[in-house]
Amino acid sequence: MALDQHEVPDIVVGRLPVYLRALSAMKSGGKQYTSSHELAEWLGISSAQIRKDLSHFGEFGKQGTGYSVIGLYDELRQILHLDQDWPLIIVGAGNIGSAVASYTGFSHRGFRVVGLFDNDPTKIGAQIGGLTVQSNNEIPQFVADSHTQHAMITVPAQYAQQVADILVASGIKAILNYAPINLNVPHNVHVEYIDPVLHLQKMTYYL
Amino acid sequence: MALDQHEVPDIVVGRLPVYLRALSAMKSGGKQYTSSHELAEWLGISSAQIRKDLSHFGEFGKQGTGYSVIGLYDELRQILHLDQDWPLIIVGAGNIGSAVASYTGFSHRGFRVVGLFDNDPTKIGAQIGGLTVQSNNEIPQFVADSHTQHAMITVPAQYAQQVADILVASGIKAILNYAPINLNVPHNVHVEYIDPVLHLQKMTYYL
DNA sequence: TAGATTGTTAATCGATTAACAATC
DNA sequence: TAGATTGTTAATCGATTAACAATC
Repeated sequence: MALDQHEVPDIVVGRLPVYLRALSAMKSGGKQYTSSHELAEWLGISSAQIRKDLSHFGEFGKQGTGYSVIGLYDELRQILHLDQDWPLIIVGAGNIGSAVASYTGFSHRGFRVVGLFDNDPTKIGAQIGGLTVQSNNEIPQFVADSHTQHAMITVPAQYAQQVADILVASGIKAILNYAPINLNVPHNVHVEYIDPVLHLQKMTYYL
Repeated sequence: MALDQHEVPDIVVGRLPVYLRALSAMKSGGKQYTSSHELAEWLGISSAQIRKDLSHFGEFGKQGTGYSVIGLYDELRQILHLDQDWPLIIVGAGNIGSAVASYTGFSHRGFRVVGLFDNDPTKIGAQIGGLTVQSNNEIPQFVADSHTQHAMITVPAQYAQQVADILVASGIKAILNYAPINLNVPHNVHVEYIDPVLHLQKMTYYL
């Protein structure tokens, strides 16, 4: 088990979900054992890095044999607290928000979309991905009742900060922001960003 | 101008689009000048890092005054080769692909979606975001004719690699992959990944 | 046993930061 | 001028890698 969880570098924590994803694929493929070398080649990183990363959390392998795919998969799920389904709300029922709400890929990876919100009166009440769009005014009560800690922001950039403020005030602790803008939140709230254009722009440098 | 472009660390290149995004917001706000300190606070990084990053490409500021917002914005656009619009195709006309095809946020950031492809016969011919869905069979010819170098993959994971192979064979040089799987491509093709679940899983570690 | 692979240490590598002369 | 901020150097910090004893 974790000896010093709070001292694990953030960059290491960020790689665990990548390892988990690879192990999940191996599991689906019926593979029983793997090694740091095989994982490394699969992911395009070094085997030493994988072993070092895992060593922050315990000893999961066997010399000569490597790792049990299912064993390591389960360990990582526990370390990341993914051995349960976390409720997740989406604020913004536009193109992206609607698409994500309809996305079926969350279910087996630890999350379940339980609420979809928008301030546009023409959208409120609509059925999207099995959910009824609710007004942003309902967010605080809904978050409290459902004990939701995860939210995604998929509103236009100019509204993203005010939505973030509402989410923080409601008790949300983890925000995934699709709006192309940096958010200000208290230190105890985690924010991650997704902006496809940043990735495209970065690659364009090399063309 | 750039003295040693090919030696700029990749991590530095990756931050330039973030700076560009912040400068764009400042520009929209009518701001004329900024400083490394102001940008740093805006982005939550150190001012030294910003100055160091920019120093790889030239001298863009003035002592005592800082940077012209428009001036630095234009410089970064040139460095990233974004002083033109790049055509971009999307393969996969499902929820995510359709949403991104309809997204209007590319236009002023250097990209223009010119083609949307899918292998599902029930989708081919449909109108989405002003585009007509075409068969994947059309990709090679379309890419050649339109001189497109950028592509996004928004198909299910099990088809992502074969789509990537088609794209590479067609001459695509930059791929943004939304499928939750690592792609194998030649070294001269750039790949970036977007997987919202990875971000959610990482944050869950801290909850 | 012989071969393979782990977990860990120490060395290397690279990125970030602090500090400051130059100068607008 | 006095105050502010740059670009750059050197120091610090932290992450990655190489190597190997331990051992399955």
